[in-house]
Amino acid sequence: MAPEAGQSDHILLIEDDPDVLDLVRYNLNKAGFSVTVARDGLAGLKAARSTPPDLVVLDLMLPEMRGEDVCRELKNDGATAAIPVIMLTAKAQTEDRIAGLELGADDYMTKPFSPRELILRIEGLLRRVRSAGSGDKLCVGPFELDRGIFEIRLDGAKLELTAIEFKLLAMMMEKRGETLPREMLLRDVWGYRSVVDSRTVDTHMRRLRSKLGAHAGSIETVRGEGYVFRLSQES
Amino acid sequence: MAPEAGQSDHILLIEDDPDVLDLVRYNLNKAGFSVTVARDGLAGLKAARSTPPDLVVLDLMLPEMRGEDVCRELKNDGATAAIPVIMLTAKAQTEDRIAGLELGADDYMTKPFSPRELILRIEGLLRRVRSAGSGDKLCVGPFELDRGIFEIRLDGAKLELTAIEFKLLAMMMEKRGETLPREMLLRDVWGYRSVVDSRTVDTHMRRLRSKLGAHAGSIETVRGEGYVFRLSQES
DNA sequence: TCCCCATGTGACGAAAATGTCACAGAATCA
DNA sequence: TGATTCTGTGACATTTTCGTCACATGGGGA
Repeated sequence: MAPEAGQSDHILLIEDDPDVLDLVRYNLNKAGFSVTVARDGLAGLKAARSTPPDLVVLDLMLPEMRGEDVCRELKNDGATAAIPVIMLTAKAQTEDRIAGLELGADDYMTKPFSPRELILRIEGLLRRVRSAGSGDKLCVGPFELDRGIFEIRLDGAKLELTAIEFKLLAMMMEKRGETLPREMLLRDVWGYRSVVDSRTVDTHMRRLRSKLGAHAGSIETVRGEGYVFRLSQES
Repeated sequence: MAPEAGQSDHILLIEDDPDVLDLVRYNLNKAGFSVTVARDGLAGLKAARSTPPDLVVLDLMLPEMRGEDVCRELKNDGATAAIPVIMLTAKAQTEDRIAGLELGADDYMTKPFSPRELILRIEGLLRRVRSAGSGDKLCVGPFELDRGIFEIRLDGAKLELTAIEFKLLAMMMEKRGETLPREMLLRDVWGYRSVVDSRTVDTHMRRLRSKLGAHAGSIETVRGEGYVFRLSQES
């Protein structure tokens, strides 16, 4: 919809059905992408390795090599592991979806799909990957804070946090190693001159810890002082 | 509590009461701040101009020159306007508080106050100002997006936004000038593969617009396409 | 002009987030 | 050990947020 100003993004399309291929290629080109095509899994893998694209659109059902295997190969090869993959699948079944994502695909579309939607997903995925790639990120062990998209990931999985929990954890990550008194957290997280009880912080810490699972120990209590964020040994 | 690693922050304390002065100076020093003292308003103003501090702690009742006037002078002088000011006031009345903030004070404390609380406020204010000063900010006309503290200000006033509204506005500010289709907003704001209706976006845009007041026009509707963020003329 | 479709608006129920208790458990100190 | 203080935990009421309707409004094309 809005072509990039600089170099156009390069998409590798791995698809055997000529009709789908033409439709998708046409629309991708129209949207300002540069497109390379492969008609079977092996060729696709080869193309991805020789000229790494910015993103791969991969059909699940392919001759020569199954889409799943192509995806797995891509993700296992260091040179191509970072390339986002969108799977195309004819089966609208949930199992396929889950399997696709477990294989490392970053998104999937179920045929039939609208080209418009595919474009949107490609743009969103590229944006997402680039946000994660740019310097706007704070990594502390298995914790990744990405302010650009308001997300904190733990071991690669997005944490589902409420607004307060997000702010709390973000602040603790920034001030890791420092003991943060409850008053300070109230001030900076709850905002200017809040009226809430100091113990409320404890409750939110509990909720936060429960969402951190095995890493709950990274939020330590300093009796009489406050809380510290510090990587725990248990991983 | 946790002294800065680098250069210690410089606080200018303008206070005439010797008892309060000693108490505050002692605690500030203990907290790792370097402190300069002035005993009346004129001297304070002079000190601030000759050696601009990182922050000013200012008593409201002073000989020679009223605290209000000192504050106003500081804020009107380009050289000192950016320095955060914390007011100390003996009167626990709301009117004083509001007046203090309207004069440009960034925070205030009512006597008697705990030194600990003052330290926390100073640290919070310094942090806040620095977050705003660092490059982590996106300014579009009267709109300021500060990801560091999850805040969007409009004409200097903080907007009270929900999580979704914040993400929506942040994204629109980043993509200002581009028409954003509802599907894209759903994808990127609501997250991965949301199940909500497309019209829901409209409702949130309405709520957002109502919070923008006179600047509601900055969110334009593009019939059949989506929404654009673009500065409106009405200011 | 009238009709059709997209968007604005007010309202409402459902769901989620939030703040506070009361009590249990743990750590610290006498 | 015992007492005291601080923190963890489960539960609860309340508030806020969220998504969706039904209807009003308004622009654009036939």
